[in-house]
This record gives sequence, C-alpha cells and structure tokens, in this order.
Amino acid sequence: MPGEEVNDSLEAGLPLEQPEQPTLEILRHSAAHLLAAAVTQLYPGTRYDVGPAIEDGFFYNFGMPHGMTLGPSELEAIEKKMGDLVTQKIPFERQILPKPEARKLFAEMGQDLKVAIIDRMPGEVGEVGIYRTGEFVDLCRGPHVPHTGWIKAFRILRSAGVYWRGREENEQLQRVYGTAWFDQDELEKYLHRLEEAEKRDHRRLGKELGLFHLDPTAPGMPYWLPDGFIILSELIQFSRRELRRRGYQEISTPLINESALWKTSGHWEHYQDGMFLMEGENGQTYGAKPMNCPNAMVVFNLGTRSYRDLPLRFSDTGILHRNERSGTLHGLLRVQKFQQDDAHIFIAEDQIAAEYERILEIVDHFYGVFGLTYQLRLGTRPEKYMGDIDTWEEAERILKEILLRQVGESRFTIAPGDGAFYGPKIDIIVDDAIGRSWQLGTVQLDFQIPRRFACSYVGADGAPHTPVVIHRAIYGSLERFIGILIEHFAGEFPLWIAPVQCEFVPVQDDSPEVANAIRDAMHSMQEAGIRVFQSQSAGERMQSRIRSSELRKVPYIVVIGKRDVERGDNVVTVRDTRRNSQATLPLTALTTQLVTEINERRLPGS
RNA sequence: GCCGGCGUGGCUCAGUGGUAGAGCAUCGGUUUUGUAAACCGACGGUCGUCAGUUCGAUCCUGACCGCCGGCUCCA
Repeated sequence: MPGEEVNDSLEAGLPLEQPEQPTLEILRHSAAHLLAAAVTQLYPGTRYDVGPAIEDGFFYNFGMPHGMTLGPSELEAIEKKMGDLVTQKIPFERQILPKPEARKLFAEMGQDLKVAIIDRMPGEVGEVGIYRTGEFVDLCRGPHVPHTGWIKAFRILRSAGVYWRGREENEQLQRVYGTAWFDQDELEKYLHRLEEAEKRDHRRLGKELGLFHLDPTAPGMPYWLPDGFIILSELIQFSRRELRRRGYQEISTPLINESALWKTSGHWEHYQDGMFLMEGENGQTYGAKPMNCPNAMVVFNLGTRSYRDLPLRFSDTGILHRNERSGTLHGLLRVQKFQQDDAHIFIAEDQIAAEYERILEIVDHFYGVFGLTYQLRLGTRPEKYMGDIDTWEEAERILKEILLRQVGESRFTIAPGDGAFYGPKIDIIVDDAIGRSWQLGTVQLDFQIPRRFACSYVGADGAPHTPVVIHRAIYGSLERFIGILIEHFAGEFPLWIAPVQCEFVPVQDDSPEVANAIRDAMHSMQEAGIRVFQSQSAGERMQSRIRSSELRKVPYIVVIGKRDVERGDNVVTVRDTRRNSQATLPLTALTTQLVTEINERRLPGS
C-alpha cells in the first residue's frame, strides 16, 4: 500500500463512462467518498484532499480542523458513521460544471485543497465532474456505484500522517486507510490473507527460528545468530564461486575511512547525512563506509592500468553502515548495517553494453536459483546529483537502450530521480509477503567517481583514458535479500541453505545402542557434508521431539529406535517435513538423496 | 525526521492507583516411549528508562529510548 501515486488527472476532469458492472476499483473509490462523507459530517471544518482506490482498498487524506489527529477512537467513530450512511442508501449524483464554477463552489466551502487540484489541472480542461453523496461534494471523474448501500463489506484499517502532495516541506494531513469488497465473504478472505502474510513475516520467523537479532543498543544493525549465519555464508559462498568463474577478483577494504576519501568521492557533499561519523585522535573526522566504491577506486589506482586489463572486476563483500532516519527501519529489510555482494567493474566506454549483458545474466541466474520473480527499474538523475547533465543523459540513454534490447519495454519501469548521485542505475525489485516492493540488486553506471579519483588506463592509442565504472550488487543487501527469502519460503528454505538439513530423533533415549547408531549415522552424513543435528532434551517423548523439529522447519527428520538397531541393516525411516511424507530407505541412499538435493540447489517441493 | 499506536519473566499474552499472574520454554524428578505436545514439582519479573503528580504508580502526566503501521527517505 505504500508509495501510492495519486494522479490528479484521474481525480479531476470530465467524468468517465459508467461501466455496466461496477468493478472493485469503482467500489473502493466510492468507499473513499463514503469515508470522506463520514469524516466531514463528524468533524465539521475538515478539508479533504484526494481519495483514490488502491490495491486491496482505498484511502482519503484530510486536513483536520484545529490540528486534530485521528487515532483508534476516531477511526471507530468514522467506521460506525460510514455504516449509518450505507444503510441510508444515499445516491452518488453526478454533475458536470465549468471549471471556474467548480472552483467557486469549493472555494466557498473552504475546500482549499480541492481548489488547488483544480488550479493544477491542465488549461485545456474546461469542465470537471462533481459527485454529490448527500451533503458531501467531491471533485471527481467517477465512476461510482449507484448508492452507498452497495458498500456493505468494508473495514477501516489504520490512519497515518502524510505530507500534502508527498513533500516533506508541506503541511501534514491525516490519511485514513480502508478496504472494501463486494461481499462479507471476500472481506473475511482478505483479512485472513493478511493474517497468513503475518505468519511469513521475516521478523517473526527470524525470532522463532533463531536466525537474527535486533538489539535496542544497535537499532537496525542485525546480529546474525548461528543458524542465520549459515544462510548468510551459504549465499556468499555461492556468489563467490559464481563470480570467480566470471572473472571477478575479491578484495576487502576498510570499514572506516578518513573524510578526505569521502571528499574525493563526493560522498561528503552528497551523502553525509547517510553516514556515521566519528572523531579521530588528531581531530580528523572519520566516516563508516556507506558504500564500497571509493575504496575500489583506491585499489584501481595502485597500479598503472592498461586497456588490456579491462574489464577489471573487483568484488567486495564488505559491511556497510548507513545512518537512516529513525522511523524508517524495518526488520532486515531496512537496516543501518548490511553486507553487500558488491563489485566495481572498470571498463572502457565501448564495453558498457557487453558488461551489462553479463551482469543481467548473473541476476537472472541468481534469482532463478531461488525462484524469485523480479522487476527491473531504471532510476534516473536525482535532484542531488554530481557531474554534468549531458553525461547523465548519455548514460541514461545507454541504460535504456540496454533494457529495451535485453528485456523489452514491458519488463521494466522508469523511476525518475531515483538514480544514485553519481549515475543512473538499473535496480532489481522483488515483493515481500504483503506485496511491498523492495529494491535488492542494483547495477549502476558511473562516469563521475573514477574522474574524481583521477583513475586512468593507457589505451591502445597510448594515451590515458578515464575508465567507466559499473557498481553492481546482485543480492544487494544480504540482510534485505535474506529477509525476502525468509518470507518467500515462509522459513522452509531450500535444503542447500537450510541451517539444519537433517535431524536425528531417538525413539528411546536411555539406550546406548540407539545412541551409538545415531552417532554413527550422523557421522557418515556429516562426512558427506550434510548439516545434521541431534534432538536434545532428555526424557522427552519422540512425538514431542518431532514436533519441535517441525516447528523449527527442519527439512528431514530421521527417527531411530531399538527396532532399527536390532535389524542391523542400516535402514532408517525419514520424515520429509515439506511433503509431509515418510520413507524407509538405507542410510546411504538417504545421504545420496540429500547430497543431490543440496548440490542441485533444488527448491522446496520441486 | 513527521502522524498514530505499543513497550509486563527467554517467548506469547492476562491484569490492577495499595509494588503482579497464565501457557510455553528452562531446571529437578517420574516415565523409555515408533512419527506434531507424557506426568509432577521448582526457578524466574525493581512491569522500557528517567523525571513528575500522589500517603502510595506497573497503572495517571511529561521527556527520552526502542518497536509496530503509514508518510518521507533508501539497498
């Protein structure tokens, strides 16, 4: 639901055609009007702004009288009032007015926010639509349901303070979010879906499965606990192997650098707010790195580089710190400490397209391994940018061309102003459990920073040239990537990254024979590289242990008891918790099966 | 940073202006069990922090810290 764009042209103008059957979108838009009608009735003097239908619901923004804010008790009253208006079956009445007349109407009602919308409309619009719902009048193109009685299944969900027109320097309005459906059953289903999504929440699963910890003494700076660390290191190991094969060289660089470095790179001027700064002994200022790029420039400059060395690919899985505004942190998905599978690739200008192609191939490979579907997004020149506009436009043109050629117009979007301060970028976007979009990987084109560090290589012509740099991260932030993975798999990870791959449960825990059999079995699986674990807690019943393994989402549970030992054939019964099935097979066969599943990086259920 | 909400034992949550409970987990004992919770008992909290109101505050007020939902910002 966040970041919804409100398009004025949809809000105001000539009314749209009424379809034969109202759609969900129409219903929700009408619900937004109903909400505004309720609020203006309850709180006279309320100024109303915009109220569109959004995914799964609707909202409306209000300028409340006397700086009033909307809390739970107000929301309850509003929902009740809406219910009253529903039973009255008030018709939505359409009217078309010349623009000046509409302006006058809203001005007389003191609805300055509506007047502002009219004033922002393009000059060629001569007439606008007005919808009346009893006393409530809204500037609107519609269409709407015939009357308020249609809005039977709705729920007010929450309120939020939002800046008028999304700009921080503007007045803050009160936004009320709600959801609406055609019938009660669909509403219930939606609320149920929200509950299900909550069970996949990576913060909840992270705690339940002991993957990571966020301590109040280090807000937004995750601790990786043993089981979570296994996931982290498996991902890094996988990436390392793939990158080495593709000609990357790994380096490691300082976490803290003196401000001189940041001044050279431009971070001092353009990114200081996002950095943690500290004093040095002699009064110098140091900053924890928010990005690895300046260090990569230092490494590049250590030697005389030739065009024959390019592309020169330095990967750096460094830990970064970014000082975020409080209130923006969110579990692993928005943090102040994270590790990136970062790399900086130094190339000649004519190598840009080919290198991008190679990188986008890696992206496709990596995301495919996890079964993640992603969107690409081109981020263009931001307000705070470095360098000259011509270079920027050239870079943006190159990236757009690459995207058009590689994936086609339908597979990417453009986010104006979303580029890094040193260059435009192509981002990889993935959704979380409740449909919020997050940027993971990023492939950024940079003509600026190498110039600032006076990087150069000797060209085939014998003359010095400035390299172009591609900053790229495939996972992006490992923290964020793992957060997404937790939700994507609901904690049921592919075997190759599952912290515990196989757990052994004894039927009797007072039998030395059983204990020995388990020890031997575990040993042989460990030798094959499988992460095995023995169920602890003496005195528990087998059922209780199985339950506890299931809750920790252990993929395979092997139960061994006296009967198995007496048979002496090394045949075990394994429970496949993902398929909820059981199989009886020789231990060696089980080992082979798991090793194959790990090596093939098979997805759960495939 | 802004708006709203929340902050009680390791976890999930009750509760009251007279300094607190439950279940799970942990620990001890009994049980030795064949595929999602055996039974009995014990330990455990200065109720986020700091001020204030009050005879007395976990409960009321304020500030701060953290968290949650949005806004803004971003990997």
